[in-house]
Amino acid sequence: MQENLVIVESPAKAKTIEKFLGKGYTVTSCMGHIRDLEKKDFGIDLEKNYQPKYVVTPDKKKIVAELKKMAKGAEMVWLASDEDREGEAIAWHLKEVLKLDPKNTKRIVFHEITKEAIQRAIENPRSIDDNLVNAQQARRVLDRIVGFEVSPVLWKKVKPALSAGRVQSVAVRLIVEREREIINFKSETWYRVTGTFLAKDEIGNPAELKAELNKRFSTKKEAYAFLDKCQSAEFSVADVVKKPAKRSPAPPFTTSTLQQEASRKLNFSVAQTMSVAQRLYESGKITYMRTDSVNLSGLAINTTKEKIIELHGENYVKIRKYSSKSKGAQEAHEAIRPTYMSNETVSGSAQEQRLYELIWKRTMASQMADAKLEKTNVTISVSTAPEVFTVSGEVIIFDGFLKVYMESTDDENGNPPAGQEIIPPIKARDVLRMAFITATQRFSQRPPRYTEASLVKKLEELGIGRPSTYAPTITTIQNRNYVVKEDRPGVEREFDVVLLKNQKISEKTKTEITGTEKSKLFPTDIGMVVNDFLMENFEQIMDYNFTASVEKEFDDIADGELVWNEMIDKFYQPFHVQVEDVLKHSERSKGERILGNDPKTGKQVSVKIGRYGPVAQLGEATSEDNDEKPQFSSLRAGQHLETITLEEVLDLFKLPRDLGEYENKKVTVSIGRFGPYVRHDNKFVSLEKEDDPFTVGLERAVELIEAKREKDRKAVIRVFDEEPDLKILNGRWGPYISFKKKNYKIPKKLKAEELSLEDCKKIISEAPEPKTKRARKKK
DNA sequence: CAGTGAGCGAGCTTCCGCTTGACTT
Repeated sequence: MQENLVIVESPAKAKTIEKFLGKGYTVTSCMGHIRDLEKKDFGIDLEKNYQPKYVVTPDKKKIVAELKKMAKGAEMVWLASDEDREGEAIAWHLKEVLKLDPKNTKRIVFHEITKEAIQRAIENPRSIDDNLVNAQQARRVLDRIVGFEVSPVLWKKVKPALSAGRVQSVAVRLIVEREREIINFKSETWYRVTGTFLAKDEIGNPAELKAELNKRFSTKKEAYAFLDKCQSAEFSVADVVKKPAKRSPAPPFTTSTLQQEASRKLNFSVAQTMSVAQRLYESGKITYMRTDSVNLSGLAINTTKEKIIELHGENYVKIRKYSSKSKGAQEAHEAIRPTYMSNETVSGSAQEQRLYELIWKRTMASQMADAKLEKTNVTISVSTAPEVFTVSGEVIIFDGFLKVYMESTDDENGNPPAGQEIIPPIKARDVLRMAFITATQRFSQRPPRYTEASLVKKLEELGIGRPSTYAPTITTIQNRNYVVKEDRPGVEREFDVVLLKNQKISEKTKTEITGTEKSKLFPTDIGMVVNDFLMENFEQIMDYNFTASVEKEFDDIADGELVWNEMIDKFYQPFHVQVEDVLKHSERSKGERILGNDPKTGKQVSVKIGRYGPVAQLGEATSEDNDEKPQFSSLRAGQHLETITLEEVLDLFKLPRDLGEYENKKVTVSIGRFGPYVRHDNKFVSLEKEDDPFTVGLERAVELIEAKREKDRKAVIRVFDEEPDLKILNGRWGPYISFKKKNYKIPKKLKAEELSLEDCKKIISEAPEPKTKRARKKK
């Protein structure tokens, strides 16, 4: 029987703390929240002042039972969950569920996991902060209200099984709005002029100096005129200005910055980063990975300092204290850092090693000296024109933190950082020989699409979501099919280059690939329709500042200045009226766009979201005119409601095409839910990638039909005359039994060819329940 | 998986934040 029971949130933390506390203390973990609002129904009693109806979460039942047993046998229970709003609520739920006696219960918090900090915490217990707990209840209840009142509106007005929420709906809005900016973007073009001049380096060898004109020309004509003036010009150095500059390291990692850097430097998805970090955390290699704090413990700073001195010397050290400035930061933990700075590398998978190395370097750099630079700006004048050429160079005088780590930026357009030219030694009034001058056509860049990580960055800036939810949120909006992560190929673009060389002006047209996207987030049609519906009807919760303003109220509740259910009531009353009103009055939202009329028949051409996804429609379903139903056709992959043109839709209605007859039965080709297919004798055969349904001929179709038949023949391992519904087939994952439209796995130890009918029936009757939809969705 | 799109109705879906294993394919 233990004297003291300490309950923390995570088992890895429990293990460490137990070592520090030693005899007389048992440390265990509750794995986060143990109770939540009832999932069925609303979970909030609207008649009783929004009283929450809490139930123990199903997957926590076992843990709660164990905790109960342990608490009973303990003289004192120490609730040591995190210090923030959620942590305080966890402590309160533990107290309630475990029916802890206040006499034998203490609430403690610590800011870092060291022996001293924990002992200090034990010596300074407090009671549970009810105000903070109420702030959490308000947060929880508000999120339930928004999610469970708005989602059903979407089921009725848009499509079943959709969802809306304070966080996810705003995340989708960001992506939809960015996409619209891109669709509406009009690229401007101009001419950028660069001159290449000849100089000499330190030892007298020829060196080039490339400088850019301080003026862009908006037309080719102007560019020509300038190059013409340059033909007879003298180029001289007007000015050389040197000034010192410095660069400082980035702060240690938080969840959000770790996700961004792992995405930029290691190409990890945010979910991948979190699962690799989790493994590093569980094996004791890094501190906790869900944090919004940039703070390092005193111990960590000291060991980092020692390591910097050991590897680079005293002059590379600069101790820095970082503080968080992100909205809503709750600072229950430290920044993400190695547990032991002395370990430069760790064992584990390649991914674990790479992520660890990144964290180690970032932590090191955060305590290192600034890099000192010398910037040189050179101005070159043109005797025949008022414009000047400029170039700036940068020389590192002292590398400082750059020795170990440089943060990457989200330069979506792949532009090289400015000012990296090496400047040869030149001085004012030097006359330079011009080698050549080019005027290159350039285009303004459309706004970049979000990556998973840049979306997290944006959400964090807006104070929306928490470290523990960034990755799940991104997964949710993809699971709901509001957003897809995709690669898209770029397009070729032509641009003109005008060249002045050897007193001659010539012109060339070059091509480049532009707009290539890799692992970017695109809104789907349904994502756009849902977003527009929510923007139209629930402006308040879609507001980028909604979270920030309710957070302020949660803070007031935590400070005891606001009563939580009064705050909720003030929100709920008008909100619920709004919900009822939308249910009653708003139209079903199908994202319909009318594109024009079919020139042949004059029928209206439109697109909308149908029961099975985006669909094009030819003709109208009017009640008076019943003789003709409209024609429908699903949109093809890559086509979108927002951008599809009349011509593209008309192409869709060229299908199905009649190819002729084979074995006296019609052969047609069309595009279905699973892509282009050939239909013959009520059987369907998918077209191959290289086949175009608009041009494919009968001969090729027959070839595909025959190939499919051959494949089907091979797929049958055994049939039974007495039970024609039962077949043993060969599928993608090996042999299986097919019976009345259901498939059954054959146990590995049995040979498929030798199974009797009885064996098969036995397998069928013993087959486990087919998986529910929920279990499958989880993947 | 299933190659649809009319209409009805039963039964279901859904939130955010704390945590870690079970799950296979």
